[in-house]
Amino acid sequence: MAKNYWLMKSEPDECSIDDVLAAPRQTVPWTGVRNYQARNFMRDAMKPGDGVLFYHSSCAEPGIAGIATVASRPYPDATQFDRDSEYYDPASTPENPRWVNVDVRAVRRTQLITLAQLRATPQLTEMAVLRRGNRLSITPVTAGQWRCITTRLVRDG
DNA sequence: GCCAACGTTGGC
DNA sequence: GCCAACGTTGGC
Repeated sequence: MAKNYWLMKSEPDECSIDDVLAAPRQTVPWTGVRNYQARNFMRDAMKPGDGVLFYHSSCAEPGIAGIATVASRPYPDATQFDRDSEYYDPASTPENPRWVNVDVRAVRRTQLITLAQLRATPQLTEMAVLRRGNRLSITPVTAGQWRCITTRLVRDG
C-alpha cells in the first residue's frame, strides 16, 4: 500500500521535535491521544513508514518544526491503565483497551514553517489543520501537500 | 486571559 | 435520540 502522510501536533513544552531527536532511537510512543477521530487514524490508517509533519502547537510560534515517521503499528496506550497518569482512563481495561498509540521517530528538525506561512500558501489552503476551528491533534496530509511542504523545506533548510 | 469552535456527558 | 451544559483545544 502507498505511504500515507500525517500532521501530528505536539506542545513543545511537553515534547518538542528536539525532545524526540534526543530520545533513544529518536523514537517516542505517541501516547495520550484521547479523541476518537485521532485514535482511529492511528488504529486504522497509519502504517510504519508513513510521513509525519511534526507540528508545534500552543506555543509562541506555532508551526511545522520537523519531519518524522511512523515507527510502529498501533498498540494499546499504556498511560490509559496508569492510575498516576493524567491520561488514566478508568473505563478502559487491558482486555478491551480503548486507546492506542503508534511510535513516532524524528527524522530531522527543520526551519519552522509558521502557521501564518502555511495559511499564506495557496496550495495548502485545503490542509485539514488549517480548517476553521480545527482541534484534531492528528490530521491527514495529502501527497500534494506533503510534496509542497517538504520541497520548501529542502529549499530553505 | 479571552474566546471561538467543537467534543463529550448526561438528563430527559 | 435530543440538546443544554460543560470541558478542552489552541490561536491570538
